[in-house]
Amino acid sequence: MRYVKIQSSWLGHSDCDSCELQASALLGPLDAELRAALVHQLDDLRFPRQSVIFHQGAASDALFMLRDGAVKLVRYQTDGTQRIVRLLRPGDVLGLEAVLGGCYDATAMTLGEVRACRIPGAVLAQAMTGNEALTRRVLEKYQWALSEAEAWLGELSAGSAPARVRVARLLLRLRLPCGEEGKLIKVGAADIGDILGITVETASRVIAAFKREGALKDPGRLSPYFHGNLELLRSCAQGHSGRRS
Amino acid sequence: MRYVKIQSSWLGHSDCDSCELQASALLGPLDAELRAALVHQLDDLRFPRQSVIFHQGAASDALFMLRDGAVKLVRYQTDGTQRIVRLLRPGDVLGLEAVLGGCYDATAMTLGEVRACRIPGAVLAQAMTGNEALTRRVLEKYQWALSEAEAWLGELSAGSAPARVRVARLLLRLRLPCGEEGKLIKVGAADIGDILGITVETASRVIAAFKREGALKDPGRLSPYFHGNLELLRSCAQGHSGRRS
DNA sequence: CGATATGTTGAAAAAAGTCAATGGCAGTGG
DNA sequence: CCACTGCCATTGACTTTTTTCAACATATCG
Repeated sequence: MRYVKIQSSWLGHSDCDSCELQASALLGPLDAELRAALVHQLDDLRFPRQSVIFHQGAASDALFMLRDGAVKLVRYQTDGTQRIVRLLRPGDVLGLEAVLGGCYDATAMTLGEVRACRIPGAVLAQAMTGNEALTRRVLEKYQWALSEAEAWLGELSAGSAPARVRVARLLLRLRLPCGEEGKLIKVGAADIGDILGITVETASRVIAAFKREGALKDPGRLSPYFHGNLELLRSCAQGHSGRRS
Repeated sequence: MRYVKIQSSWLGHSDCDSCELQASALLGPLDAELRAALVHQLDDLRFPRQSVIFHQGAASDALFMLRDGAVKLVRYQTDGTQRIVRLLRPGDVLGLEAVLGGCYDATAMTLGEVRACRIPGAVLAQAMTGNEALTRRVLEKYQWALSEAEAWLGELSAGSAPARVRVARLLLRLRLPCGEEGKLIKVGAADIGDILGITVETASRVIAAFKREGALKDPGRLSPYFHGNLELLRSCAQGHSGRRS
């Protein structure tokens, strides 16, 4: 197993007031005064690509608010296999389990470069006591995570449809939450495989097919995005899956 | 589509003090006094087999504490296909989303006969304000649900292993949380298919094979349980899945 | 420049899906 | 009480999808 260093650069304390994500941010409901008091506890961090934000099994001492970039949650099974159980995009919260203070139940790894705000679990837990609005916000994040996980099960996991349509569905999910049309977070064939439960080869073949058909364009290795033809992708994603009632 | 009546029998208000599930129960942390005040809001209900407890998309006004029996959470997709996203056993909570008060995001359907305690979402939300212990308990239930969903993705969804080992894993998960060794909740081949994303035929073939090999015994159609040979099942569940790193 | 990832492609094998037909049991209604 | 019907589970034969194995291309990095 390859050892991956946890490395990040500190960019200063988070400045919630100027945060682009205000609206969806976890701390939105806090009044300005309280938020000001917390700011010194929050760190604005940058992680390089393919780096680990936290490890599965490690004590969950902090959660992260994703500001920019994409993160994969990888779960390593007892039999040594791994599976990507969720992808997070800007605005999502990682490591919610830190509120409860057990262990992280998956490893969080960056796909491209990532900027995230670190919030100590204890600080959030503290802020939640007596603050209904914040508590509610946390519950909503949990609900959202759960809903996402279940949607993955239904739409993305094998059996629901042939590989081709599942890849299309995945690509559509990789749209930036608030970016320009057709801009998709680029993930490698290996990751696509780990997400959909198919082999790299199958993933590669499907992606290659999409490129040939003009449904997907790769602006070059440098770019962290694909450019997809949503029309075409959507029609592939329909996936006349056949019999299943 | 077949119309399914929501029908249940009222068995009286819940008597938490005598509940076998006290320890794991949601309301455990409440002091006796407060609990006594709530009891009139809780109903102890019985649902016949194959009946719906709540529908996906319906307003989530109450959550349920499962006391006896098993429940499946079914998610109907836009393309008409369906998928079972989670199974619940005694002690689990269904419809947590009622705390937030949106819509149920899956349909809950009983497998066998079920006994459950109904808690209005508003009542729970009310009780949570100012009660940290209870709030924490709810968060824990969310965390548990999320963790389960992710475990399903990793272990049960196709691609992680051939159908045979996934069926074995599923059967092992169907053990009663606190029952006698080898007693497994019985689910039909069709449900196994919907859970694992395989066809009824494949599910049936695998189950038939297990029976032939003595890994599984069916005490008869009347019984809501299988009797499994955990040894054998576990060895099948290892599932030398091959290449995936 | 070699070394290590990562992406592609082909051909053969294995797994699962599809279609079709059969058997058994339970509940219904004569 | 018994035939009838509907619902599942089961099985076989055949097709499709996906995996596997192996080779090769390309790019990144020290």
